Amino acid sequence: MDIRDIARLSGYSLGTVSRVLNGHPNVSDKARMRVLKVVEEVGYEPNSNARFLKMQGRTAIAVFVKGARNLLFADILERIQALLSEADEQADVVYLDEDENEVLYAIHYQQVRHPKGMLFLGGDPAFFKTSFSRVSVPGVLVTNTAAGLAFKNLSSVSTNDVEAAREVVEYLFSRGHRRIGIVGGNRALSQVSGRRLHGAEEALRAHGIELDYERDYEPCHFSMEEGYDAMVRLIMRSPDLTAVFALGDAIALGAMRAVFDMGLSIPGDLSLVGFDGVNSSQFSIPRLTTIRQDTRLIATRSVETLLACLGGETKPVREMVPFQLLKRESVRALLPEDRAGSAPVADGGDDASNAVAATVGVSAGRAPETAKAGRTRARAFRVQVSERRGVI
Amino acid sequence: MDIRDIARLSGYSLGTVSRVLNGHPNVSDKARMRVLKVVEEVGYEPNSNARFLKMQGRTAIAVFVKGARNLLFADILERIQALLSEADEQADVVYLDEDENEVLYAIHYQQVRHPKGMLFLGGDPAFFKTSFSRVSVPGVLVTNTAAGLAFKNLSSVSTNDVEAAREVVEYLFSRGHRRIGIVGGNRALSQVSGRRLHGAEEALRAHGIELDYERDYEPCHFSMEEGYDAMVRLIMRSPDLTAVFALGDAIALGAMRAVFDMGLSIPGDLSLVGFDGVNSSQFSIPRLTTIRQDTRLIATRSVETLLACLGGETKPVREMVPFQLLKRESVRALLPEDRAGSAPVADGGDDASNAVAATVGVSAGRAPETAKAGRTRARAFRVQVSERRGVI
DNA sequence: CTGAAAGCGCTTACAG
DNA sequence: CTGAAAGCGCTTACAG
Repeated sequence: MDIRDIARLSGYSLGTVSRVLNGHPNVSDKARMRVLKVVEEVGYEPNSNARFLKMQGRTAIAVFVKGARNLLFADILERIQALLSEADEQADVVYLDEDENEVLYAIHYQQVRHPKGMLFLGGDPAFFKTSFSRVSVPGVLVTNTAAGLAFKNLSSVSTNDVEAAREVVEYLFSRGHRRIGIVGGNRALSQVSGRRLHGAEEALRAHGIELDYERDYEPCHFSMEEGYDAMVRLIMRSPDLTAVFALGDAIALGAMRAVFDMGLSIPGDLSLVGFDGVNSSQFSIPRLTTIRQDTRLIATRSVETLLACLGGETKPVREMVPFQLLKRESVRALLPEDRAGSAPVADGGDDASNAVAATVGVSAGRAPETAKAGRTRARAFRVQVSERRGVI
Repeated sequence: MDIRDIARLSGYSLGTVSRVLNGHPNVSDKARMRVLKVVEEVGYEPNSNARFLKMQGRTAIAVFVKGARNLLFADILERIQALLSEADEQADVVYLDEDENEVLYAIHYQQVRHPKGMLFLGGDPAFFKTSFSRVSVPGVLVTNTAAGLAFKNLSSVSTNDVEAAREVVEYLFSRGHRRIGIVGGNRALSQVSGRRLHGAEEALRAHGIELDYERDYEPCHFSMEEGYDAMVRLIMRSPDLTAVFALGDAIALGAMRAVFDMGLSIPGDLSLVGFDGVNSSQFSIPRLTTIRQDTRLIATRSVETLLACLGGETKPVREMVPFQLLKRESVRALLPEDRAGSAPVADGGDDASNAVAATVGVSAGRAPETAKAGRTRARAFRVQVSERRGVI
């Protein structure tokens, strides 16, 4: 079943059928109706290979995702796909390994598939620097910054990692923490973790503390497994840390388990902060205090930016979207008397789930026997359920 | 830069160049060398649209994944991609919503992209029954069974959900539980949950218990959010349950948080079992007792099966791969005296992480004050670290 | 082993 | 508004 069949069946010529199919203006309503009817009846689908062979290019928008299991990217991607589909753009998603060179892949992809534009979730600026000159369509670096890269067809939408990391450290400081460790990423390799590390380092320095990379920092990839192991190494080496900043939520979640397995409690014995604000950080016990990247906004701005650049005239942008420190349950205030070992105090929270948890009177460090369900609690709890409905 | 340029540059004809590019036998070594050299030099990439226009079909293998955030599928997919790439097959991954009709999508996809074969992660047999007759290439239902569907081009590789669910209930029974609730899935809509529910129901019945769907069952989708809310509803309604079987790990992880927020402890006050064996179930506190689906084997057999069917002669298969009940920390044995409310006893474990956790002496129901780190624990802990390395 | 030629299914100037 | 024709870049019988 091809376009010739439709032409024959509708009584029109091949050219007219093609025009109808492509929504060209110069077709009579009569012809349009007739052709569409036949197309509908026989369930005809144009052959995209033939189509694109002619149209040379204008096909889909390629979305390269580094790390198929990255929860943050999954959130962003979901939204991107919805937006693209609303805009009637076809998305072609390609998953790559965390350490693959996405730009080299994109160059190859470009020659084979001729996308209109490209979105890179988690692309590495270093790779862009070297090879992006060879891609000729507009691209947007999502979640990483293109600042310092002078390509007229490359934009970026990201969170200000440096600022966010700084805020984490400031927060920890305001809660009385002075011995702060950092786990995750890799100074040399990953630019994201590099920036977060940098922000944390500077914030510490502002308080007169020089981060000791040998003792108080432990690198690892962004996974629970590695977070677990890295945390163990860090704590074994620096048992006097009172707080740890994990450069990603997955790392933090693995680290949380590690701390527990070492017989310590969070936030009782150690405070912990993550980065990203992935969904499951809300369900851990305790709920994870973390930086929430605004995945919705990042997705929206990325797509808007790319679409604008597709038009042609628009200049590339380097955009930073606001982030938010979600104060939840994994950090406690270190008051002077706490150093002597009194009961942990869960910190007040300010995001929805946390505010509710506070109402319920549940906090992570609390011993089970203080958390028996009573009449009052049951009532407060019902409130939580309905609030959650609204939020999620 | 097209094949004609290569022909000109190499001094051979267009046909010869094409033969070299496609690895056809009837080419002289001299010609092959020469052509390849030129191709290499100019970085030529064949235009796939033109290529596939001629070759009509034999392109990639389509992988349809229902639920971009499904952790189980992410595991399987990762392996599938590796296997396909080893076999020199190109994979084209398409993510669909949980409730989308993947077969209708596949039919459309087939007309446009002409894949050699299709893999369906989480496909719904109901959709296949209605429409799979319209797909003409071999397909494999992964994670769900094609039993009862008589398509000669449809195979399936899955876990025996009925048996696995039965084993969960038997296990709970052997630990003294009689009031067992179930959360997750939907009797009518989802076939996977239907089978798990069925297995659980039968196991209960074998012990003379009829599952009360009104009181002791609460449906929900496979997400932490929904698991949380559903668990709340279930426990509010049936506070006398001693154990709950969540039909998926995501549900279980959400449910775990809910139980904690209600002021109850797992497994102290309530035992909990999941299903799937996703990675993060190993890091929750407590570690989740669950059914481990063998994702590696499922992926391997799925790909092998599809590749074999591509050949032509092979008959479709309905394969079940072995599963495993991972006895971890979220279930406790309900001894007669426990009913009076004595201290919870974590159940012995038999998978790697669990065996180690037992060594360390850490268990979920234990109150913080009994879990202070001592010299002995520190040593046992080091063992865990190295064991983990080996396992992961 | 190699070349010349037909044709895959479509789009788009070009006439009319 | 419509039709006839050229051509997108490749593969593959068909001769030689």
